[in-house]
Amino acid sequence: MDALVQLTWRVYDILDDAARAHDLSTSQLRLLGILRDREPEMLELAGHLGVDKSSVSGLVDRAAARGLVERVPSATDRRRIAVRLTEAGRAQREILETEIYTAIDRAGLTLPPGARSTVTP
Amino acid sequence: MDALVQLTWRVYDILDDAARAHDLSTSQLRLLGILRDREPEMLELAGHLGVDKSSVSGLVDRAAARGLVERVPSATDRRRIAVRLTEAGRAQREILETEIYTAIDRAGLTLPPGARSTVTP
DNA sequence: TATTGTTATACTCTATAACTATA
DNA sequence: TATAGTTATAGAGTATAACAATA
Repeated sequence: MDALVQLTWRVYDILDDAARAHDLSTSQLRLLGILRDREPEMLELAGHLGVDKSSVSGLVDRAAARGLVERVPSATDRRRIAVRLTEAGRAQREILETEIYTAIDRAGLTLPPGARSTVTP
Repeated sequence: MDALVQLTWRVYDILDDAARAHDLSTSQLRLLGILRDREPEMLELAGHLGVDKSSVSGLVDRAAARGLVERVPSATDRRRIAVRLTEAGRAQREILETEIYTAIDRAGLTLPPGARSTVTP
């Protein structure tokens, strides 16, 4: 049980290092990961990230300022705004993914095949 | 491989929720965990946390202000300062541990026995 | 001179509360 | 009135650089 928490910190450190190497935060990294196969609106995004909607505004602002994501206004409800990766954001995410997997592998932190189904319902 | 990163975020959220419920941050939570069976000096603590020594000063300041940890000056080298849990800090950490394990269990996130040795060298 | 720790400064991330625009 | 999103504000966490005290 403690092993799971220790594992979490070790992987978290790897994620943080990888993000930092590209001058990104773990929150920005997580944002890119969530947007890989989604185009959520701000509130929905807040739910995925587990933070308040007001925090998402700033998070998306900074990611957009770096050209990684863009806001997409809804055609039917002018209050709603979706967020999606730009091409640059998609490329950045893929680079990070590769580096992270390499680092995880190098650290010898691979879940055995049997654990995967247990762990990702 | 992706499963490991997803698992990390899920456990990280559980840790964050548990810390928040006691008005603590994940960094403070991690600090308490590290000090469970150690009495490191500031630089050593920075190494464990993976942050700069200047960040540790503030982290320990805030934890000390809440009575969770205390600074212990070295008897032989007056530059060095060790950090240890107070009794209150030890109690707080144990409460958090229980709550975290309960939450992890409730989320169905248990590593199968075979994974443990793989994962914590 | 080198090392340990703190301080000054600036930025990101976060929540709460108040606000705007739209429904 | 209710909802989606932003802004204002305050606090924590972080790094860099400069500093103080000690070795």
